[in-house]
This record gives sequence, C-alpha cells and structure tokens, in this order.
Amino acid sequence: MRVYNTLSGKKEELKTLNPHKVGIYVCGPTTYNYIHLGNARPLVVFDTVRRYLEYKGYEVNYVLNFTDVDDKIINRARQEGQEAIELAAHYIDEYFQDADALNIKRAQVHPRVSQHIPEIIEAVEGLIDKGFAYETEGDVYFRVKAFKDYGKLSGRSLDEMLAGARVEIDERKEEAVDFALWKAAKEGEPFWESPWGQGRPGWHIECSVMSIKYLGETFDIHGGGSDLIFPHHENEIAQAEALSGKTFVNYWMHNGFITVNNEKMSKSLGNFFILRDILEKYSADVVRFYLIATHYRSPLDFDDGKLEEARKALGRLQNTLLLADEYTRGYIEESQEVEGKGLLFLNSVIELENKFVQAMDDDFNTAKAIGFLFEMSHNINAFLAEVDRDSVSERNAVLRAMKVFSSLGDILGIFMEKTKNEEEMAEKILEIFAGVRQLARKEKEFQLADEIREFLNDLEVTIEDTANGSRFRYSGNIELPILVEKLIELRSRFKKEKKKNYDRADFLRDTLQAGGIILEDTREGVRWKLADA
RNA sequence: GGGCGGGUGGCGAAGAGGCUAACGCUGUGGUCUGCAAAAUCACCAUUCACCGGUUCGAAUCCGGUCCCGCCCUCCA
Repeated sequence: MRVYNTLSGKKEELKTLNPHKVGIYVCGPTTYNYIHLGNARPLVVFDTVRRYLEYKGYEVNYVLNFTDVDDKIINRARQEGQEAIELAAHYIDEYFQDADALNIKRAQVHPRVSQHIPEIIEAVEGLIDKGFAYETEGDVYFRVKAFKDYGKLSGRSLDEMLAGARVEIDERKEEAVDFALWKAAKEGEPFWESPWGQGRPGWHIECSVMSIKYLGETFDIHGGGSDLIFPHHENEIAQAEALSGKTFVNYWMHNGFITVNNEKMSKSLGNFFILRDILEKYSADVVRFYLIATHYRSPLDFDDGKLEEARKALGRLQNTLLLADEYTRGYIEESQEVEGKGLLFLNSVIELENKFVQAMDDDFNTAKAIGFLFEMSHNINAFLAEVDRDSVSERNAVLRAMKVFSSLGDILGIFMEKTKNEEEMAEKILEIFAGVRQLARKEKEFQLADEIREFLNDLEVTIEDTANGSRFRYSGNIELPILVEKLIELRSRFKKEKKKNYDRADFLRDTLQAGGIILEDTREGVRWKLADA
C-alpha cells in the first residue's frame, strides 16, 4: 500500500521496519481546554489509519501523547488559581471522555511530558555533549546551524530562514532560529530540578524523547496536523537525529485543516466548535463520517449543514444494515450453498470490497472508499427488494454480503451507533400511551383505555387517572422494544377497524416520530427505528 | 516576500494521460403505497478557473495568468 510522505512530497510504498508490525506516533492535544472539532480530525483520521492497518494484518503499536507542560497551561492555571499539572490532568480526563464518545480506540501508550522529565533532561545533556545545544542563563537552546538537514521536512533552507529572520531576536541566543530545549523557571512557574537549575522542557523535545522511548530511535509513521510541520516536527527531527545519528521517522503524515467560512478553525481565532457540543446533536458515527468523507489531506469546511448532510448520507448506509437484518433475522447459515442469482449478487459485493481495499491502499482514500460502500449498499438494497425469501442460496448470499458490508463500515468506525438514549425514549413513549389513553377515554372507549392500563401494569408501570390527566409511576428499566411493538399493534388495529381509523393511526405515527421513532409500513409489516441515525 | 497545497455540476466530493467525469446531498419523473416514509427505476457537468503548449489522445503532463487556503509566531 502507498502512503503520502510529507518528507518526500509524494506517495511512497509503505515498507515497515518489521514486516507485520507498524509503530505510529501521533501528536495529541495540549490539555488546557476541551477539544474542539479541529482537534478531532487527526484523532479520527489516525484512528482510521490504525484500524485499516489492523485490518490489513499489522500489529499496530500506537502512541498518542499529551503535552501537559506548556505556557498555555500555566497561564490558564494561573487564571483559575489552580496548579498547572492538576489542570492538565483534569483536561486529560475530559479528553478521554470525548475520545471514547467518538469511538477512538485507546493507544497502547498515552505518555505525558510531566512523567518523562528525567528522560528529557538526559536527552538535552546528550545534545549539549554532542555540540548540538548550549546553555545560557539557565536556558538551553538547540544550535540549529549544527544540524545540516534542518528544514528538510518543511522544505525551507536554513540560509533563507537566517536571512528572513521574522523571529524576534533574543540576545542570549546564538541565532534567531535556535529554539529552546529547556526553559529556566520564572517566579511562580512549575519547575523541575536540572543540571541548569530549576526549569521545564521546551515545547518540541518531549515528542522526540517520548516517541523514541516507546517506538525506538527509528520508527514507521509520525502523524499530526499540518500546522505542526513547522516548527514542531522539523524541530523533532533535528533533536532526534542529532542525538541518535539515525533517521528518526520513515513516513510523515499530516492532515489538513477544518475551516469555517474558509478560515482555519483555531483556538486563537475563536471560531471553534467544542466536540462535546456537537456530539449532543449528532452521533459519533455521523461526526466520524463527516470527517472522513473528505480525504484527510484536503481542507474541510464546516457548518451545520455539513453535519446534516452527513447524517442523511450515513443514514442510507445504516438503513441497509436494518433492511438486511430484517430479512435474515433469526436465520443462521446452514450450508455453504450460494448459487445462481445469489452468487452473482455476492460476487458484485466482493468486487466492490476489493475496490474499497484498493482505495484505502492508496493513501487511505476514505472518500473514494465510501463511494464504493454506497454502491454496495445500493446493490444489497436492490437484491433485497426482489429476493426469493425461500431460497437458502439467496439468504446465504445476503448473510455473507452483510458480513463484508459491516466489516468495511467498522474499519471506518461509522457503524458503532449504540442505542444509548433508550431510557429517555421509553419515557417519551409512556407519554404517548397516556395520550392515546386520554383520547380513548374522551371517546368513551373504556375497553381500550383499560387494555392500555393493564398492559402497562404488566410492565410494572402504574397509571393513576386524575382530573388533569394521567400520571405514571414505575421503577426499574423498561424495555423500549416492548413498548414500541405494543403501539404498533394498536396502530394496525386502528387501521383494520371497520371505519378505518386512519386519523388515530396517523396520530400514533406522528407522535412517535416527534418523539424520535420512525415507523415505516412495508409489505412484510411495520418497521421501526430510532430517528437519530 | 519565501515554502506547501488547491480551484471539478445547485452544493459537497473522488478522479492525476485513453472506458458513459465515481459517490453523496438537493431537485425532477415513474413503480410500490390509505396517506406518509423507506426502498426501487430513470433523469440532472459535451465539460473540469483562464490562456497557450506537448500528445493520436489532457480535468489529468509542461509554461504563463488570475483567484483561494495553510505555514514562516502558540495552534490539530
């Protein structure tokens, strides 16, 4: 498979150090705030990269760090009257909540700067010993001029940078481009003891040190947002290669930005959207789908309409899951037999699976791969529409096709939807029962009203009629499906009554829909599903 | 100013020398249907920012022009 390498500017055949293993280091967030949608893009992108490599049979060693020692954290902590490390630790916890909600798989290691100070000091000493760094007044700087390959990742030359010097000149530095490896502590700042006095690590050194510690002096893939190319990753290379004398990373991968009105979404511009708020309105599946429906290196513009479109599009794919499940429910493949029409269909699915894999093999082209997923969905739906329900071969074909379809969706992490809101939903449905019962009582159909009461009583829900309506009392869990099935039964009864009570049937359907449950009448019966797909 | 990446239908987005320019959203018409929804079938870019060139052949390669974004300062 091929991967676009920022270092060479082209797609290259992926050759890992160890044929069946791959080491990946991704720059994680600086934890002084909740993560926003822009932060979520690399998380989802590299989670998808990881899942795909696992699907291809690689043993993936995935490392995602937290920068928990940093100026922004210190400032924020000072504002809030808190210890910097505590503040950072708090937002690391919050990070995990968000990442878990987005179905990001945990890394093998989540190293933190604060827990690697001795290793960092050792690395800085090593750089000084080799002449790549120098100390002044408790600060230690990297001597950029000493590292001949400086600029190779970002495509700039040292000479130009020395000449361009837009960087503020600091008298204590030999050259404007030199960057801090260790910063002396100012009054009131957190610090650690070091050979150069009390201080803390500079911004870039932690990633060099921690990635080498967990993945080795040379490893396969290093990822992050494209704004990290310079200076962060450039500096990581300088530090690591100066120290080890070896190639630091073989493949550099960088994701593009999320923009809002064609402006970069960023904390400094203030045009960011907190992931947590978005996840209140849209499921993790939808957010992931939105993020990977565009190739990871392209910019991605954000507005509410985009998520809405993603929701609808993904809904089509998830609907196929539902349709197929309905058709094969309770059926277990009893023989290998697939032939004739079924075989033809299955082959078309397998062909699309191969195309999907080819697309992913070409620098993780999720956008193209998703296109094939839609074609597959289309094929499956069409087959289902005219399937012979008694044919063992055709049922087997559907079962196998679904296995393929859902496993591809799982690589992308877009079929994870859990029915998490079921409890809330159950409460809404109880309200609907109350509504129907109220209606029945008004029309003096006490038989129906009583039937509903008994049904609910059986579920240990008691109804009490008062002058202003009904109230219920219940304890414990209520099974949502039982409630919905009962409503469906009532509704079909209304439809069959002599006077064809469609008004009442539609009332039920409409209120269910308003409550988030969609009913569909089909030849095989009524189908229901939760609206928020 | 320097470095990097872009400009494809109403919108989003693949395609990187040669099949009808994927796929999704939106829209239109048909089938199904008490209605609705879903599903299904069909239609919706003679053209890929612009101008030249290379080639039997270019959205794709080369040169120029015009726009746009990112980085060069903390940012995913």
